Amino acid sequence: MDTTQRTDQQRSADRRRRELLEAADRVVLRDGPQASMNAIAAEAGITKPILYRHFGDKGGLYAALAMRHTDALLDSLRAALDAPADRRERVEATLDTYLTAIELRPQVYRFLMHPAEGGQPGDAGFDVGKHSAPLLRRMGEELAQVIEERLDLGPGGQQLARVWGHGIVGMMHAAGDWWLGERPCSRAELVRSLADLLWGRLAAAGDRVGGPGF
Amino acid sequence: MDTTQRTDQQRSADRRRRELLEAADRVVLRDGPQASMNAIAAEAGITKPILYRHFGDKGGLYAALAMRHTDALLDSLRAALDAPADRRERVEATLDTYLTAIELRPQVYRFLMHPAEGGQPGDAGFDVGKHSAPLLRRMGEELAQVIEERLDLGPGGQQLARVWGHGIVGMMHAAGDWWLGERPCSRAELVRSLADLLWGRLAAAGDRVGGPGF
DNA sequence: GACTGCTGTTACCGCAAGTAACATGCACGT
DNA sequence: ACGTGCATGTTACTTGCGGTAACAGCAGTC
Repeated sequence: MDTTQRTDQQRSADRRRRELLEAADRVVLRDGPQASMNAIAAEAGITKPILYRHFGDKGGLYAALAMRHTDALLDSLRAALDAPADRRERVEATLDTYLTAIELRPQVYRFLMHPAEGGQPGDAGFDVGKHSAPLLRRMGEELAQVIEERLDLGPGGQQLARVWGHGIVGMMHAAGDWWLGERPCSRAELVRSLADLLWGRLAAAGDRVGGPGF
Repeated sequence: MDTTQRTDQQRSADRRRRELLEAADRVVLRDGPQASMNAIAAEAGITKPILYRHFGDKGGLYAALAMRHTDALLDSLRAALDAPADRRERVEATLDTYLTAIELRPQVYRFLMHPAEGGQPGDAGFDVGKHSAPLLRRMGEELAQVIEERLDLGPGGQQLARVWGHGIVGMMHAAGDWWLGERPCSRAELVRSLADLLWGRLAAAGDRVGGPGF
């Protein structure tokens, strides 16, 4: 039958695809985001054109690779966000989950944050207007949804939730990025500080001796 | 004299350098961050090696270019941050200044956020560990300093200020990036929403009907 | 006039993305 | 058994970019 044949081919193709992705994973883990198609092909024991047949172009491969890691990370984050605890604890657990992930695999993290650069041959642009990594966008949207369905924010709450979702994710990302580079404090301290920020301690803090003007 | 000669040469070199930077600026404004050295040289009416003599490599040119814009933007932000108004108003003015800047010149903004990719010739890496754009780092440090010298945060205040500086900058950046792509609301609304977030409205908001667990 | 130091050029290297064009193995329908 | 499709794999190529010799004018200086 056509269907069974198709299924067989499809299954084999999917298996191959997964093998290639795992090889690419290994290379990215080793070389970071500037891993070349040649290197990935070599790691997989094959040559370039096969990669291109499977993924179209470098952006396609990167997107597929990013999807895997993004899905995995989002699963962890959802778990932390859904834990049966009070709001502050859940926020802290979520921050900690994210920071732990980027701490464990900085190369993968670095890769995920780079969209795909720009195609440098004839093809110009590459989605002008999409600046940040898809991972950040997805995390932002996800968090926005959680905020909106769990909190009562009154009229305009949906938009507020989206702004906050992306804003909080950006805060987490930037702080984590800086922390990963300088390691100025422990992860727990960082988590506490960020949660404090979200809890309004900035607005509540007293002015210094000289008064508010200066 | 040696000094006068040197001065003349240096002045002419500086003038050239500025001209080249302005040409590069025009190209980046047009082509975004994937502007090629060839294109920049052509725009300046010269050829590649001259660029390399002036700036070393592409990273050098990009760094010089980024420095100009970063300095300009930071000046605007400092002005907003130093305005004689209460804290909330200053925060909102600063957010608005940043958002206005990225709204006016999205190409330049996009360029500033891309570190320098990775050197692809023999040279590997390119500062492994520095992920995000220098602009973000500088804004974060600057804000941290302002926070620390203006607010009384008790013991550990310096570290707290740095975390907050980078966190707030990241929040601003990510939200701005998302907003620039989707335009879901006016700039004023975005500013208000972000300030609300910093003022602890997330922590203060009431749970939805089903209770805190779900 | 030779020397130095700058600006500018053409022509090249190396490398990575992406693409033909050709070769092979495996299942089918007849 | 035999060609027909089709996916898999290869080598060898093109294009375009970053970066670098090597050489050509053209100031000023001794």
